[in-house]
Amino acid sequence: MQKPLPPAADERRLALFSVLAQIPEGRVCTYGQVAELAGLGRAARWVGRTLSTLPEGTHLPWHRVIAAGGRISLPAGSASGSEQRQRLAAEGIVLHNDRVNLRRYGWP
DNA sequence: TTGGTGACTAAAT
DNA sequence: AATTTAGCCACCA
Repeated sequence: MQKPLPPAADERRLALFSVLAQIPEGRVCTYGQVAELAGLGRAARWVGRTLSTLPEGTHLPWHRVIAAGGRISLPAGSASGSEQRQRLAAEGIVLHNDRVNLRRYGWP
């Protein structure tokens, strides 16, 4: 007997990547928003966990995904955290007290 | 199967 | 504003 059903993890990842690729440069999106746009419901945690498994050389704009309220989940001291802040700044996103103004940079 | 965990979120204190 | 509580989804020992 074959397995009942292969894990749909790849499809979910593809859905996530699809949404991720749609985030325009200079804009940001929250984990929860990305999850919902990808049709994953309230899988905000899963989104974060999935992004953590991305290869280093990925071309996906993972840095445009931040936490609710414009907060940045990654520690400022970590390699990924500083890289994220650097990339956001490079796109013209100004951080105020380590936070992003979602009214201004939020997407959609 | 169960319990612990994480780049989460919203509401309550 | 900061901390706690509870809910959420998927992964792993």
